[in-house]
Amino acid sequence: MPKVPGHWLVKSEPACYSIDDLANEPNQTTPWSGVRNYQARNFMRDGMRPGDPVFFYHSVTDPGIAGLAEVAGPAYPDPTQFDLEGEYFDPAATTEKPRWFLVDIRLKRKFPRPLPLTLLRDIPELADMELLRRGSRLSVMPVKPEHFRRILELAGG
DNA sequence: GCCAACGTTGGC
DNA sequence: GCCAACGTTGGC
Repeated sequence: MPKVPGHWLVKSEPACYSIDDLANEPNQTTPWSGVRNYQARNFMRDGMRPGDPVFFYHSVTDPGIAGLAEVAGPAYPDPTQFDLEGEYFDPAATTEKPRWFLVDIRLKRKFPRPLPLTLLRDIPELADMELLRRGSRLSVMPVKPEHFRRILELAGG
């Protein structure tokens, strides 16, 4: 269990769910539901702690970091795994033994201008970021504190 | 649209 | 346990 706050990044296709969608939620908070990857699940369930800072990344369309958010509460079972009608239903999951977990994500601030992926790739100090790794597909991933700080600088504050 | 990288599934 | 096939992600 980490003593220092973890630093994180979550990905979303803006056409599916954008940072503006988050800004329009009540309390600017939403359950990060529908993640169906074990590594990403483990980061949410075992790594994320309330108050941890999180970058909000837009993939596919104008890929880049769109803003800053935070973990709004402890992990709990993703309710969409139990929804028969929903696209995230998992027949193998039970309420006694849930398979998928999530955390709530709360917006802190949208960047005045998003930091494009192409710009991030040009920063030497960020060269070994997981996000920039070729073939990186995780939708929830840790960010090294020094990388996190550098990106905040680039974002302007 | 293309393609590389990755995760999952299923046959053996 | 191995590995080929397949579906998905995501940059370009």
